[in-house]
Amino acid sequence: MKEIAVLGECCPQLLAAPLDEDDAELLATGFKALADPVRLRLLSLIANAPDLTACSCDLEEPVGKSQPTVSHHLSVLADAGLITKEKVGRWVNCTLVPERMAGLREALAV
Amino acid sequence: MKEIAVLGECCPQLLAAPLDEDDAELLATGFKALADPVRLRLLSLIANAPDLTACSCDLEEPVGKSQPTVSHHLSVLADAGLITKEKVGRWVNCTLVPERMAGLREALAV
DNA sequence: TGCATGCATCGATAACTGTCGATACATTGA
DNA sequence: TCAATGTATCGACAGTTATCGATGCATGCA
Repeated sequence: MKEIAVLGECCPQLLAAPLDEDDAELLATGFKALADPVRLRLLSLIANAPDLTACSCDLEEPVGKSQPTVSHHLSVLADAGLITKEKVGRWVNCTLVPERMAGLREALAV
Repeated sequence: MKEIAVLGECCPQLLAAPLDEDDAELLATGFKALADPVRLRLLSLIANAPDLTACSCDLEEPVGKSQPTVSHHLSVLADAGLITKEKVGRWVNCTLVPERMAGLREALAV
């Protein structure tokens, strides 16, 4: 199993050369995290927050989902490397990882 | 329901502004199509074929899936606007739609 | 006309996923 | 130490999805 970090680094394998099975799996993991409207809105909220960072507690109301559901989606985003979560006191700060976004973005270059 | 074509056009709503529910749904539909390793490999094969076009019959063996499964995935890609399918004689030619790829790509710009 | 072939559809099944209420955990403040 | 609060986890349920064998449909070829 390749490291997710590989994708975050410079210009991964894109569609300019046939994907092998491992690369496809790796990319699919990333896109799977983007394949849900609630997660896209969460990402959008975080991306538009100061320092690309938002408190988890400020995200439930805008997306209109329950606390466990938002927590679940944030974990999916974190597992996919799209955000990082840092616990500070009672709250959890979520920060966008632009490099990972760029990595997935580059994968779509034709 | 917004038209998929909207996304294919120039520079859609990206993460630079909070996504509304409809935009999120629209983008998620696209990424959902990308969220499977088999489909990514199919896209990759098509993208690397001459004229961005490949015969459906040449795709089953490389991805190692059954004919119905490949047919299903190609339909998903076509429904998402990522490829077009044209029946020519007994075969079906699949062609990549670079504009749609670019549309989803731009959505990830930070 | 009849046969071979490439593709789509159907039916079935197993696996995954989004959602939420209930609950447990941890941290802060009184 | 105790109560309040922000998160994570658990259990459950409904809906979706990936997969394939069997079958049907249409086209080209002999």
